[in-house]
Amino acid sequence: MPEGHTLRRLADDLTAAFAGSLVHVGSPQGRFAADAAVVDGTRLLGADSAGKHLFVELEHDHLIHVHLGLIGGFEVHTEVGAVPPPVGQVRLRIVRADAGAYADLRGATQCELIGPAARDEVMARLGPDPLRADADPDRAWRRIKASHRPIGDLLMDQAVLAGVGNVYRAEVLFRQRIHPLRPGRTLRVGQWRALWADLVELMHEGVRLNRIDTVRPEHTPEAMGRDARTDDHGGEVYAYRRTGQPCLVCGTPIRTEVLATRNSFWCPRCQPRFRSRAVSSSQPPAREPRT
DNA sequence: ATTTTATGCTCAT
DNA sequence: TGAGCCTAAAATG
Repeated sequence: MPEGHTLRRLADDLTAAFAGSLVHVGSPQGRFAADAAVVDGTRLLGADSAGKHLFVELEHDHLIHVHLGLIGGFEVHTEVGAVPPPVGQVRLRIVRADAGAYADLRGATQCELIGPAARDEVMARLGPDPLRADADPDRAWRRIKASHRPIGDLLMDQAVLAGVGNVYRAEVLFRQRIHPLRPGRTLRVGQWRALWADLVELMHEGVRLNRIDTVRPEHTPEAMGRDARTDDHGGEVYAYRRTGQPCLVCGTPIRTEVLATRNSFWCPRCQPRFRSRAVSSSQPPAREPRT
């Protein structure tokens, strides 16, 4: 589930459900039990996210720092009549004192009670987050334009840019027609500005829809008369996990290679590795995608 | 019933 | 580069 949009959405949902309320905090599974007891029965003030980190703020300078890792999930339930018994491994459960809302955390790689100083340290290690209004994209650009590392690697480095994961990496590079293996230093500033602007837009849309959807109107299943995607992540995408399937723009099979320890996906025709000698820099001629 | 996989990251070698 | 960590669901036998 988790790229930056998931955590921002969670911060918003937790704030809406619990901010200002007294809460019961527990750890049905037990692994967070001691820390949970410290803040149990206190007031929850709100939640905030930075990159893929989530901070639940409580009274007395207590913060619960959560990182979902690859497989973690945090479900927020509101307007419930009664709070059901926990299912599976619930590391952290927050229940509003009036029992009108509860949230269950499972599978997280990190769930710890910290103070404001530790929160500031976590945030100081992060690059600019496209979802935060206070982000400074130039900080990321200074590193990218000086780096020999592939842009597909740099985009996933949370110290360069915070919140982008494997799906947004594949999708924003497809949309901006940039090959993932191109060294950062070969990008032009205009390409970087377009990448950043697109991430800001895509990730805000991700928060709104609570999923990653990146295809433009002309490439939706309805517009193209193709089947909608049915796998677990749900959203419509151009490249992510579409290895061997025809590119939605030109029909060329999508390619995969491991980059920054993760599968990277791209269209070899729409995202040429080297600048073509051909005069035309426009979109490749649209062909009928194979069926 | 067992293995594999997943939108992530850290540490050791 | 590889192992480990967290959990659940999908894929495989």
